Amino acid sequence: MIKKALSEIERGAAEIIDKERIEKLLQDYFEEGKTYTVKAGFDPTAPDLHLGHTVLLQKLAAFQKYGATIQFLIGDFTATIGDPTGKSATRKMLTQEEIEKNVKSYTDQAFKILDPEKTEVVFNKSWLEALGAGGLIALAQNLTVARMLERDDFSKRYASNTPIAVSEFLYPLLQGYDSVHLKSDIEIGGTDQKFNLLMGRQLQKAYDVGKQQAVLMMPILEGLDGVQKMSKSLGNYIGVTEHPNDMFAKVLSISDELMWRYFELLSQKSLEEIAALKKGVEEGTLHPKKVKEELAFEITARFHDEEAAKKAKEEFERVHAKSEIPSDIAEVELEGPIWIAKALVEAGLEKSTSQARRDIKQGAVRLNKEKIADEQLQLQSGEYILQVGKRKFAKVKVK
RNA sequence: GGUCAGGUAGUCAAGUGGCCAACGACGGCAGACUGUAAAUCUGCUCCCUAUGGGUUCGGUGGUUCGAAUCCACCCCUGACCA
Repeated sequence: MIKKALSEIERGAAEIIDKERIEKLLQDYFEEGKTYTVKAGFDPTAPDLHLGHTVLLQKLAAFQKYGATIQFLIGDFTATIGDPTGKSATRKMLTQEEIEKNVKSYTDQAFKILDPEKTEVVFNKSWLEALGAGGLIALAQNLTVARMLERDDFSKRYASNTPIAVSEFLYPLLQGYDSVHLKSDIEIGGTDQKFNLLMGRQLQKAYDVGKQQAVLMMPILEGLDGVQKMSKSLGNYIGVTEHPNDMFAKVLSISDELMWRYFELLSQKSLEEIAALKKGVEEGTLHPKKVKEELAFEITARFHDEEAAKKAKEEFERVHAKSEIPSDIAEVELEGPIWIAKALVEAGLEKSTSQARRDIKQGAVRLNKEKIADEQLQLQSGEYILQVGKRKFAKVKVK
């Protein structure tokens, strides 16, 4: 039983520090019914969750199955500093209302995966503000500059003469202090958070909390391009609130190679099942597309429901495999007669008439499924289906 | 505060008086091929009913028949020194 739980928890993890402690916690849970806490921090600046975030959330959900209470920490205080992890950019202060609004949408989305009954939403402002300058300085004494500079992003930035604000040094300390205050048993985060996560361990020791949190790091999920990490700003993400049709299509658009990564980190299938699928594809008995469809279906169904996923699948086949026109397309009314290039722009299919002309010249534009070649074409009154490339459609009513 | 180096299209980056709507790379879009993809090959990639016109190279003014390129001032960024 413990073994099964442990393997589920370990799945996909990039690194675990103090695994013995996790084992012990599970053992206490199974033998004595003792619960424990798992902390994960979230930044309230970006309210839109994507699949990258769900890797972590799913891991939290797995812990919940085995006796954990999740400390869902909203970094409302630390958000004002700016996590130095990755790129540096000065963050703007958020107002209380903005934070509350973000948190609401954040938790609404998160509870699609997490069990709210076993989740405690906590805000670090409530204790960090009370820390005060004295407390902060005492906290800062736990860390030397040399140690701080060991950290990869700092050392790189320091070496390349990229500025580092002193306040950025405080970020890991404050995040670590959160673990002191919350007396967390385990903290999980992305691999890029390693330094911050370990700080929690160190500070728990320094403050005599009586335990040191175990740390579980999840890999960073690659985006649709398969190279960079999934993020909203890079535009390579799948949002959890996206329309089922888009969600399905986006999953299907990833490369075959990346698909296995998604399976491991996002699918509920067991590792054995996934290995079997992979073997099937390698031996040629299974078509990779079929397998990818399963993945797309599973993901879409999780964030919507079976019915929606089914519809998305049918829609996809209709539009792409058979290159038919989607059932639900934008309608635009225009004054006629109208020049075709202009109509394409008005319908939102092209951004300029120049671009429209180029595409017509290349044979990318279809009118009622027929390729058009005449870029001077005028549309008389009537209803038309306009299409640019494979994906962009609009129904146009010309008056 | 001082010294130096820079600011060119979505990004990086050539271009140092006319041949510049501006090389190239990446990205993006489209075509072919496919499994919708990936990979590959090809074309396009400021705007405008267009073999033409308009607006661009941090900003403002100037020199010139002519400026991304020269001059002046200003703004911004980075490095080094303090």
